Amino acid sequence: MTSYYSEYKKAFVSVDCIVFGFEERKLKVLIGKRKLDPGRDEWSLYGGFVGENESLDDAASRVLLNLTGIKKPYMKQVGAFGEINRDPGERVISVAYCSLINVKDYDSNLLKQYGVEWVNIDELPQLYSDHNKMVKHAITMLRQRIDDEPLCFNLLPELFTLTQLQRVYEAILGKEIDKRNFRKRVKAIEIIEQTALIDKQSSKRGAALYRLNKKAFANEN
Amino acid sequence: MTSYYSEYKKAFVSVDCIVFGFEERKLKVLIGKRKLDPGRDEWSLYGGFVGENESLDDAASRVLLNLTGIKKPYMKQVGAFGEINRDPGERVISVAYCSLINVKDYDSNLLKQYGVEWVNIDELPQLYSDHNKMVKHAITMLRQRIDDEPLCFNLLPELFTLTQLQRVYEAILGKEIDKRNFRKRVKAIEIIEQTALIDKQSSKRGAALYRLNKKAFANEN
DNA sequence: CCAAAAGTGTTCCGTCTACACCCATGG
DNA sequence: CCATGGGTGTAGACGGAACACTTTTGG
Repeated sequence: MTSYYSEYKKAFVSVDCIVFGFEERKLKVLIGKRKLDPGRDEWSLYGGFVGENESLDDAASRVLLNLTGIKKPYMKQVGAFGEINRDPGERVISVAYCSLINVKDYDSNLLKQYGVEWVNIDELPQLYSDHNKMVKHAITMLRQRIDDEPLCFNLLPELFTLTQLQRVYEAILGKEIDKRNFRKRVKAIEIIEQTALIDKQSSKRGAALYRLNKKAFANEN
Repeated sequence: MTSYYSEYKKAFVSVDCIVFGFEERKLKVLIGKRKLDPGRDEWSLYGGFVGENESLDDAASRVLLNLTGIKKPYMKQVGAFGEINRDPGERVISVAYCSLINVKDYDSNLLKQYGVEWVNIDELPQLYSDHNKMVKHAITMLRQRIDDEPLCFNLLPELFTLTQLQRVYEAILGKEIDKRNFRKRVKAIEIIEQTALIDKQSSKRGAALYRLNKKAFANEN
């Protein structure tokens, strides 16, 4: 094996995943207690090292598939974190990825299996290493993107009511939105379509169920 | 030395810098011919490996200081690039950084010393590895940020005319802007202040020179 | 005297915001 | 019958876009 760069030091490279979910009007993140040293028992994001034969994106996909059982979740790179002593063990460069999933699709057995839980973003404990910083970046990114890109659907089931969709926006933006203005806007975007179905869970009257219009969505992206 | 993660493979980690400049109404990037194998003589961004005792940001700062002679240029991380075979030599994870500098400040001796040159962003040749992708990301980032953050000043001398500032916006956005609307906007932001000085280079009549109001700027950031 | 760039306001239109009431129904 | 959430329209404010002419002066 040739070694073009042998005069330089290598480093461990990992990915850490900020998995967002939505429940009870709140934006949540999956975190768990670390099972390894260093940092055993500290709260932490879920991550993994990047293998020899996988790209960064592949590594993140693998980690997310393990953790959530979802094949192709919505996923974006947040950035690379590389302070010298960010990991108390050794020099590790970590690339953070953020992902949005629908909590209802999430097999809650996995919660136990991986020892992770959903925690409200405004009630996060102190996390291992620089993971709080990663979450903060990810939330900033979400807020910036929400206007440009229809990403809220990833946090909802296939069928959803307009009120649910509004709650997601409110949770991400951290403020209340006017109902009529909200509905006007989302209907103008024409990326969702009403179904004939009615949801009777949330109210006595029942609310129309909508779904993402995938053709319109594909045109947008 | 303890080795917590010894079962995993390490990788080389590098930084690559997209250095933007502005001249003759055009946004430009510093690129040069690679002097090393693999990829010797291909056009390439300027970069370097991340040392044992420096963070990613530090490595980028070091590389930029070398290349430009500027201590603390405006600098932002673009993202991490980690395809398996992105580097023909070995597995290298690279973190791209973008930077904005004022071409007039740039010591043009360094151009020769490092064998780099300013190339219009719309006339880029094919670059080494995934460097074209990095530049594309960086430009997208610039365009998104330009409205939120006053970053154009970094591409101009300390004193500049409103027309020059407008040219920078036009170069970044890739379209012409209405002069009156532009002036109205920038004056409303109140982050620049007029000086008593007049620039006679660009026109016979002369144009008022402005400068960044650093107090206002600090409040914004 | 004229070419070339600097400088300056107003109108229009579309978008965002604020705001309040009736509807349907399960319990 | 009433509490609960679903559903709807309008008016005013605001911000962005279009648009043309006068000024100055070096050559």
